[in-house]
Amino acid sequence: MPELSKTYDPKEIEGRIYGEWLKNKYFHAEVDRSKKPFTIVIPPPNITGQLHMGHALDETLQDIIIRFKRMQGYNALWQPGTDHASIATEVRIINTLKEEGISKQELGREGFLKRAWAWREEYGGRIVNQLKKLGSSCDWDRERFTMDEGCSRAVTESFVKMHKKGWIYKGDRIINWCPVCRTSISDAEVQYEEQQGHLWHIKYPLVNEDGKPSDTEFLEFATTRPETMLGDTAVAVNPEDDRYHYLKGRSVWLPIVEKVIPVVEDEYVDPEFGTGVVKITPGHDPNDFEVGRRHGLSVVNILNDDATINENGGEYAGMDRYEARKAIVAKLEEKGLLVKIEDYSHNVGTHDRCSTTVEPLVKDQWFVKMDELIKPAVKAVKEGEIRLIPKSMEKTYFNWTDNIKDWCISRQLWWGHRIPAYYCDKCGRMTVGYKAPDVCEDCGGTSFTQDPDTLDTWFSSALWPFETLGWPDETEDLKYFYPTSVLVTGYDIIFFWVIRMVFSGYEQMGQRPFDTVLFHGLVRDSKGRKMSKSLGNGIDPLEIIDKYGADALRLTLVTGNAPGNDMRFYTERVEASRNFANKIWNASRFILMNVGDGVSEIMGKPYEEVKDSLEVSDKWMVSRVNSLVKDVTANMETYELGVAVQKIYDFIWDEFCDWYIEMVKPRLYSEEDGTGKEEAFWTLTHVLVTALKLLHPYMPFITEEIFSFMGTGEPSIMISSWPEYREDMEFAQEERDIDEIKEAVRAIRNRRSEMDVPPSKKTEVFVVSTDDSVLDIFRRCMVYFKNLAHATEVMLEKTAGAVPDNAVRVVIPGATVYIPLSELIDLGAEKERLNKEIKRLEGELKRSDSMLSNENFLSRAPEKKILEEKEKREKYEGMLREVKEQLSALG
RNA sequence: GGGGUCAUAGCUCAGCUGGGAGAGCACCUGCCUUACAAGCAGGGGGUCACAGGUUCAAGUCCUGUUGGCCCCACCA
Repeated sequence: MPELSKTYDPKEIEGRIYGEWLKNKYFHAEVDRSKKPFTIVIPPPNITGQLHMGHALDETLQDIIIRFKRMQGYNALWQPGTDHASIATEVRIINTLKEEGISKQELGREGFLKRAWAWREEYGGRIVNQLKKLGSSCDWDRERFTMDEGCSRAVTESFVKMHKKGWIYKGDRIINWCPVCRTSISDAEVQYEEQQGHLWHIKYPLVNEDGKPSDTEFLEFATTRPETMLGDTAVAVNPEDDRYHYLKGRSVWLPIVEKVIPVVEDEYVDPEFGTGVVKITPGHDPNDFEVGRRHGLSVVNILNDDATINENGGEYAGMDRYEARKAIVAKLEEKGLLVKIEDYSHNVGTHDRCSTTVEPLVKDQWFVKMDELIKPAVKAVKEGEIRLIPKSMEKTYFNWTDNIKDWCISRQLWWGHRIPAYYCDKCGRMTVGYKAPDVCEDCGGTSFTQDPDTLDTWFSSALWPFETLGWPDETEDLKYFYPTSVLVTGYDIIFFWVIRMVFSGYEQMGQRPFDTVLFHGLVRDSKGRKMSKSLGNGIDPLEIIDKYGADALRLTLVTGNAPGNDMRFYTERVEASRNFANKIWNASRFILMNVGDGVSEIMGKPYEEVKDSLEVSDKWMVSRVNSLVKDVTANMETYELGVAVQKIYDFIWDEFCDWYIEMVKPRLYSEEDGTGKEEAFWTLTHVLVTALKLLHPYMPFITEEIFSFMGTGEPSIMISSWPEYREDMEFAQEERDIDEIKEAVRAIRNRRSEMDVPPSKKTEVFVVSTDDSVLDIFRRCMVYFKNLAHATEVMLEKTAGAVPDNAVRVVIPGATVYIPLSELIDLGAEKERLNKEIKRLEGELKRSDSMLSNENFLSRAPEKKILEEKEKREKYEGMLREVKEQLSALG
């Protein structure tokens, strides 16, 4: 046995142990039909990413689950990989290019992609190495990348299949356009920000019968984007609005552009808002686009891709959108058409990657038709085929599915999967397929150009659970490991990712991608703010690991938090976790020091051989750890990971260290025979190993390190078997007995403390009870009771006859304990205390009686509850009698 | 505008299907007891946001109110 240091030092240990695990291929999973699979696919971190607390939480949860299942005997696969993160990466690369003074366009597509792949080579592995520091037991032999050859094939397959079905289509739609990234973005990528702007009140003249603008009749309305008037093709009012019936069939004059546009009636207009008149710009507003469709209005696009005004803007062409806004407002004012300008705070859509204000505009884009596709995804959650934890997430889920819109999947980016559509260079005919056709079916042309657009990064992520297992090939892995078991992710990407995986799984595989989704919240700083670079309040998980160890970090991240709730992170909590690691370390050190070299011999003894010779406290301890196994397993099965670890923590610290180890000490130190030293050793090692196993998923490093000294004969705790609950390890009677002892000890400590008696001042202790069985408990537990009670001698008596008159009395269920500390008694305080105690007990009795006399309770409550209550009542009654006696004895 | 969620000790939060109000940190007191002072023992501190309701019994279920946070929509 090695000499263990006094405090636990994770630094050297963690790296060494992780290396051992890797070397022994413990993380690797192969198809094995004799075992049940349990699969988790990692939410692939972006290749641009640096490990942050969100990752740390996500990975920790997954690692806990996969280690638990592995120990339970499942063929556990944790499939890792990284995401190309098309727009996030592209933005980063563009920024580095900018520093070099080159633009993306100058570099050209090919050159740009070269840079991107170089980027991926350089940084793609970085986050993976950081995940390893956490202890993640991913099967690294299977690491995948969303743009590797297989995943790219999967993307094409999925696209072609859905296109064939008519579920992917190309069309002119109004989309969100980012003028800086020069790409369309999906609705989900738009962030709305409250901005201080203006509301310009403008009026357009009505058109007279002669086709000229009226000088007297105007229609007034307001807009936040006056420059869009260049693309106006109508003005709309509500058909129910009595004020405007006279407008039926009339037109207005669009100033500046100098043309006639119609007045249309549409439900979309809210008569209550403003003047009840709206200008309609189908080219640059989603609602107006719909209005335009309903009324057959033409669409005028006034913007270039960089948000400057295009040729449709006449004299404003070439101006930036905001310059044009100013110029147009000035012009309107000059013409007397500007009524007023109001300050106005409203939500403006911005791009979540670059914070540029997006412009809605009409573009030819690719879409996925959602109405049919979403149906199995709704059904799956409704019917419980896929379970969301916490359940409240279902509402969020359905809130999205019920309002589903078609998904714009094309991006005008270069880094990503290119859309598998090819255009004939001669006639323009489009063909969607795995590769360009040889000959154009229409014109016989033989040269083709591929669509320049790439796909939304989530299009490939949506296939992640099966593409990583080999799809579209029907691999053995896929057949065996799919559907996966649980997906662990933050609630913030439920729309982006989770739902899209669900419908993609049903669509491509005909099966759900996972049966459970475990959502977690955000990790916030100590003040509850989101950790962010700009705030500079981020805490680097790697620094925490360096200082406190990965185990401490992991424990911190999973305790005191319910699924789906955000958590606050502060270092005091990590310190508490670190202290716990140290506690285990020292408890183990104590055990190993005492057991010495015989550890493997003791560990090798089967329970059956020692069972009958176990002493009361041994049996109590065995029984307690046995029920811990039961509870923890149940909690972990239902993904109540925080609850489970709390129980382990309490058990180890409180019951095992503070009680059992203290009880066992006099036996270990005794020179005499017959103190059951061997049994104590057996129990200590049995309980420690069991607790270490339960704790291993949470704190893999320290548990592995200690386990290696325990002489179990098993090569590693991570592939050892999960403890099982055993009926023959349950000792209800001994649990009650030790509770009695603990009760007495606590009562004595309490009284001594109240009277400021130092632990070094020992006295005799009398335990008086008319109940022989109670006295017998104390007799059997004498060795440690004496110790814990700070007693020189313990007398067991049937009556208080032998007890010195003025001894301090403490009443516990079934007995009275007397401590002769006569010189310290304060009669007044003692009376007061007893009176308080009587009040408390009477209250308890009253409550108990009302319950036990209640017919509904007796008929409806479970048998066990009623029995418990009856026992409680009896206990209180006895105690009350005792206390009253004492009080009267004091006079 | 629609939806969600939270409100429990000084702070941060657990409390599963209704029956004992809890943990960590902080605070106070006493202990360097030969595993651990990153520790041990003891203690103070809560009308479980507010108002109703269901129930023998409510932190827990229902309704409403107030306050905070989040998501979705984006009305010009």
